[in-house]
Amino acid sequence: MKKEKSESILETAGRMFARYGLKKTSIDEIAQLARVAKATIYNYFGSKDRVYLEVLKREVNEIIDRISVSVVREKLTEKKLAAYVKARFKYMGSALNILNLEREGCEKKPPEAGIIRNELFEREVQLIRSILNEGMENGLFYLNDVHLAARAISHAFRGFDQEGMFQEHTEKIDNYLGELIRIIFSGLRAR
Amino acid sequence: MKKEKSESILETAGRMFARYGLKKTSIDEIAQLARVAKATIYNYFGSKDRVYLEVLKREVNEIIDRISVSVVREKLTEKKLAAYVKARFKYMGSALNILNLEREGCEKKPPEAGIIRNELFEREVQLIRSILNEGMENGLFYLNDVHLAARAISHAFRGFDQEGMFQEHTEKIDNYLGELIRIIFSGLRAR
DNA sequence: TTTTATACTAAAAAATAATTTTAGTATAGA
DNA sequence: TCTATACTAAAATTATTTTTTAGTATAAAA
Repeated sequence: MKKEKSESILETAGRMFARYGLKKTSIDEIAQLARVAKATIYNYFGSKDRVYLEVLKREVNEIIDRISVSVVREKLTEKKLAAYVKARFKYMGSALNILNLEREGCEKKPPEAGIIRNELFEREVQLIRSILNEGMENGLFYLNDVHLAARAISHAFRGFDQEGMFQEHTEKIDNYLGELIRIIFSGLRAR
Repeated sequence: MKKEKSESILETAGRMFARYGLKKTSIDEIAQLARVAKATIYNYFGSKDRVYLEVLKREVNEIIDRISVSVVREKLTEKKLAAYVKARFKYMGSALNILNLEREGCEKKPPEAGIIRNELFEREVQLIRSILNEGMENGLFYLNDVHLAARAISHAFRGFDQEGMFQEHTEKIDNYLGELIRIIFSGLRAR
């Protein structure tokens, strides 16, 4: 009961933020479309900003979860990193709120939004780090500083998030990402 | 004579665009500060947008030139890539117009601005490609597809351009970049 | 208790109108 | 070739009014 209400609120809020942006979506509209009284929204979340942040948080969690699933599905460590990259690009690209709003938006968002965005990055680092650690444990990888490497690699992958990227031909990007993975695995050095 | 005029115009225009943005800089002000008649600016450049694009173009050339110098200065191919990354971060970070305007700006810029930005990227790719080719020729590197690799690596470096990056402690970023270079050279794989 | 429907207010946004700046042109003279 | 000046139509800015909206309160219903 209780869960269904807040679920419904966040769901419709998410859809509307994605479509019309934060500012152009009113609490009254959300209440109407979610078939909930306005007061209920304030009972649950207290303010419009907190509704937005909750939506954002859930989206971040969903992205990370989906990427994690794609990674864990692979048995071989060497395939996990490739799976990570592929899933990352796929789910980041279709993430409605964070990207369509955060990227496009010259909108004023609550300051906590930046914190949540950073959380996403940190969790990406965490995921990569776990892959690298696994590789270290089974002797596949060798690294002096796993944490540093994880951060460096995370930053590198962000280079593919840029504006123009997501509408470019997916095939091309797959090529770039594939090549980057290959380089990250084997390096440039001739053996 | 002729050169000095247009030089002076572009120089002051560049400074003002960087400080106040494209929209908040007027041609009249530029003329005044450059000690040039307004009509002269229109004689040389024809429109405000073209003044801006010229400024942008020169800035792109300057960035690439400076990075190139830093790269060419190194004798060893293996040091060239590291020099590239270091110089790239240094000069991109302090690039007045493209970055301070392009990054910050929710300003409407003429569509050609995007083309020039792409040119910068293509020239970065070109530079990296020349380094990789050199490495291939002297047997240091091995790659199936140099061009693809150059593009992939270029994208990866862009991951460090992000908003928050340039005010973070330079030391940290140097660490990340250094680690990334190490990985790109040697790969993750244990030998 | 929890939710709803309604009514309300202060603040923000949107719309409108009045005013000022500014891009771009023309011209006459140095 | 460049300057100084004057000009205009369009855009930007400002000031003002109107509408919308976030957030609260309340009383009744579930």
